[in-house]
Amino acid sequence: MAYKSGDDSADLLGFFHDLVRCETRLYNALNDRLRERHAIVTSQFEFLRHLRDHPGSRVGDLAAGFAIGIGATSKSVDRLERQGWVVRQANPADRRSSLLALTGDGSALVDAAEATVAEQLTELIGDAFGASALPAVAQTFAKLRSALERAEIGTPTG
Amino acid sequence: MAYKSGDDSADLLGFFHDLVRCETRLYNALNDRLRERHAIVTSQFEFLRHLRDHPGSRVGDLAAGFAIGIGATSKSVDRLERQGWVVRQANPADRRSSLLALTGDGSALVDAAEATVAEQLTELIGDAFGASALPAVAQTFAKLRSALERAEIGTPTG
DNA sequence: CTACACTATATGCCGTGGCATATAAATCGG
DNA sequence: CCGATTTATATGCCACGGCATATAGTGTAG
Repeated sequence: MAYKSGDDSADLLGFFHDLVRCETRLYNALNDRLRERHAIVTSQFEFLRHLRDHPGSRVGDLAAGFAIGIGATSKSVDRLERQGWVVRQANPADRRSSLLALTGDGSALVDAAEATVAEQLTELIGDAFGASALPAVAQTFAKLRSALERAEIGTPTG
Repeated sequence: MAYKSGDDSADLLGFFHDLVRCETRLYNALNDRLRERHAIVTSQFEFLRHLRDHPGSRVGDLAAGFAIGIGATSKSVDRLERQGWVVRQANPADRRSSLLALTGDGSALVDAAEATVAEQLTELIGDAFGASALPAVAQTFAKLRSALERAEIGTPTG
């Protein structure tokens, strides 16, 4: 394994701390604005976006994609369905599961919310991540995400 | 404001998504190992570490540092105190608040847990973040964190 | 010194996620 | 086709955070 000399582990501790703090504040800020403008929270936006971009996903697909439990995902889908943004459609290939789809309202909502999120992320991190830094940082995280998913690291029990 | 041309906002959406997914999986994985080895979770480790490194912090200092609500922080400190890792000491300068301190047990725990976290972070992100990439990425997040804190972005109500 | 605003924290209610379990459906062995 | 196993999801209980409110203590104007 690479990079175990020196105080790299101290660097990692500090980096992880900064990472979590940034994520917390960004997520909180997005929650506030999404709630105020669209009456949803960020996790709901993420679900709706996933369903728009991956039509026919099942509950388990969402859970795997977001690394959260299936139970929690099922309940979250219940709430989206109760709001009329998502429907569970019968799955002809497997009656244990349903195929999830956006309603018209859900579709409109996710597009509007996406504009809000894009706008705010630009405000919040556009300046700290220069045009030069973003591609490199983004690529690093894309790579890390792939590695974590491939190894199923941090996948909840159920 | 910089960087609003092209599809940078799409990049930001994708980057944010990768960021949140990485944070989720790393946090879950740390939770699992900390629970198994030290009977704590990551948020507790973070509190204990903060108290070790900033002795005499008050509940509000913790809340501000972690961008979570004061009520939640107070309850979390209750739990740490119930476990015998933290004590609330009378604050001679202001009797509304207490000065928080680690007990001997808490001190030993945080040191042991820190070794576990450092070890696992090295395993999990040491390879995806090359020795060359880590400093740049870490610095970018440190800068972003400072900016978010300075502007009090994503600070919960209370 | 007192009334009033302000601050720091604690507490209560609610929403949400984790995890264990329940249930239904698919799959597999024979 | 039948029972056993596995899979996909739903449900129940618990822990925890957000937010509103309550409470205690501080500061300040007069």
